[in-house]
Amino acid sequence: MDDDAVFRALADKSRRLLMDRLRRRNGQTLSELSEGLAMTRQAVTKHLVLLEEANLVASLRQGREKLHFINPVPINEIAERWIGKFDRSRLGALSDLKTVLESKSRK
Amino acid sequence: MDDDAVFRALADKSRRLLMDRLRRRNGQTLSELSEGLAMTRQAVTKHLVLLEEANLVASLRQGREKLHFINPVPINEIAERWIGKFDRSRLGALSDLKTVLESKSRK
DNA sequence: TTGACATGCAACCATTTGGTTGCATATTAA
DNA sequence: TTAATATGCAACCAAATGGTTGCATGTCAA
Repeated sequence: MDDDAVFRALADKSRRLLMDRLRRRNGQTLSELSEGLAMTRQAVTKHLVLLEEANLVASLRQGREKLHFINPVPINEIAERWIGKFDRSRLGALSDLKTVLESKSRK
Repeated sequence: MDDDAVFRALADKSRRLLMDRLRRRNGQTLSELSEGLAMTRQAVTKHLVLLEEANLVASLRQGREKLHFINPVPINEIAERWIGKFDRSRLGALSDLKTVLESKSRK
């Protein structure tokens, strides 16, 4: 999995909004996803391309419409890898400051 | 919590690398964090500023050095909110495609 | 007290990003 | 078959981003 693409795709507020919309109702068309937003359909298209490249969204051409579906897998993978990492270091994090201060003052 | 700042801070590979370095050893100075990287100390400074603004890193001036500490809280918060969201929709995600296809073919 | 070291600040630069407009193409429905 | 609808493609633009260099300031140690 390309976690760089995932992180970068999630970095933009508009793209997170699109993800939220899809989460509320999966399988929406490009036009539906563009409705009521403060940007053009073409801008939405670009965002969706990035989300697809990050594998966060899968799309399917159905006649003249393009349907979009969320793929929750990469988010979960990232979460597990990153949260796991930080949980492991979490206990120590606060006391680290104290420890460092003590070792410095001993010099 | 400003989750936009957190997402944007994590979007950059160099900043994730700095987080990794801090995870391996917490409380490092700017100079230490800059060692052996393909960018200048000044670039690292800028990255650390963003990480601090996102509350992912806290710093502490100790004499002429600046020590940096990871704050695992925002990452966990984001994880819980986002993963929670997606876990809830996870079960339905795959079947949504089938459902949509069926409803379309019925038209 | 002076030189070395750690960091801060500001100006500048190239590239990426997020957006637009205009037009082309494909599909559906009347 | 033709008009409306849905999407695709390309050129263009402003602003943000990630980086640099040069110099200033603050602190420690000999």
